[in-house]
Amino acid sequence: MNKSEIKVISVLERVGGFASAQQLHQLLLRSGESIGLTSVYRALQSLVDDKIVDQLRKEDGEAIYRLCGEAHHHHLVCKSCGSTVEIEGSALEKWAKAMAEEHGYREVGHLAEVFGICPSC
Amino acid sequence: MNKSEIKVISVLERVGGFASAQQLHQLLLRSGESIGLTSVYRALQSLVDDKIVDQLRKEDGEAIYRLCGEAHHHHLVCKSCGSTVEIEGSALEKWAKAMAEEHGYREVGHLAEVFGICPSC
DNA sequence: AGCACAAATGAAAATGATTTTCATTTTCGT
DNA sequence: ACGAAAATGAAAATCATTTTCATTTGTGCT
Repeated sequence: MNKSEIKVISVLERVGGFASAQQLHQLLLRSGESIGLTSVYRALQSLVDDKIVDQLRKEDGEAIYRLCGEAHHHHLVCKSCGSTVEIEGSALEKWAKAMAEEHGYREVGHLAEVFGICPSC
Repeated sequence: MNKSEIKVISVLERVGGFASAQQLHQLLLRSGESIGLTSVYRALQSLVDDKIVDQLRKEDGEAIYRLCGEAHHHHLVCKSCGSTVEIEGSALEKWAKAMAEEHGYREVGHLAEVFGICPSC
């Protein structure tokens, strides 16, 4: 965990939700931190790899990031405003496991995302 | 509905699932069609606006497209050799729908991928 | 057919997020 | 303090996508 990662985590804590790399960089600069955009991207990438940060995509393809508290969960993402809700995934876990077993796959993992338009949009 | 849109729809039919703009363009060229990448993007955009085509984003941010109403399916992908099996997804569909309804989301879609290591690896 | 005007087309340039390169600086172990 | 390794960031590169703009094609009208 290097300095950039600590700065990025602290700004993510302050934000308390999703933000893009560029937004986070701006926020850091405005709050007096000295950090390059490159380092923000690098820190985010490494935090995502370490599963400390969740990465999603807005409809326009821009990546947005947020601290992820829990171990494994799924999101319901609004296509229009990007707001997200964490959803319960035990049915999905079971399904993924069943499908994998049926075909003899080992070391199973999965990716799933549900999207739609939220009530307020 | 112009020529480009017709070409794009026909190649999407042939593909029968998701594909990126660049992939679709390559496929069209290989099958002897003459069409520019620009026109593929324009046709896709207009088909998405008309709700004839669904647009999603892969994790890397690239857009992928598929005909709306195309019976979509999911894959079980081998992490080691990359081979894929189509899997049955009705349990997943139900789950996605239930989760979305529970939170009042409309126009619901989802993405799911299961990965593991296949028997022969 | 011939003409005018709108729509379509695509090559090339522009855009914008993200990644890579690379030279410099900082950190750390000895 | 010294040298190796890691971190940093500015600038360049990348890559999907969009925009521009000049040219071609299609359409309606006479």
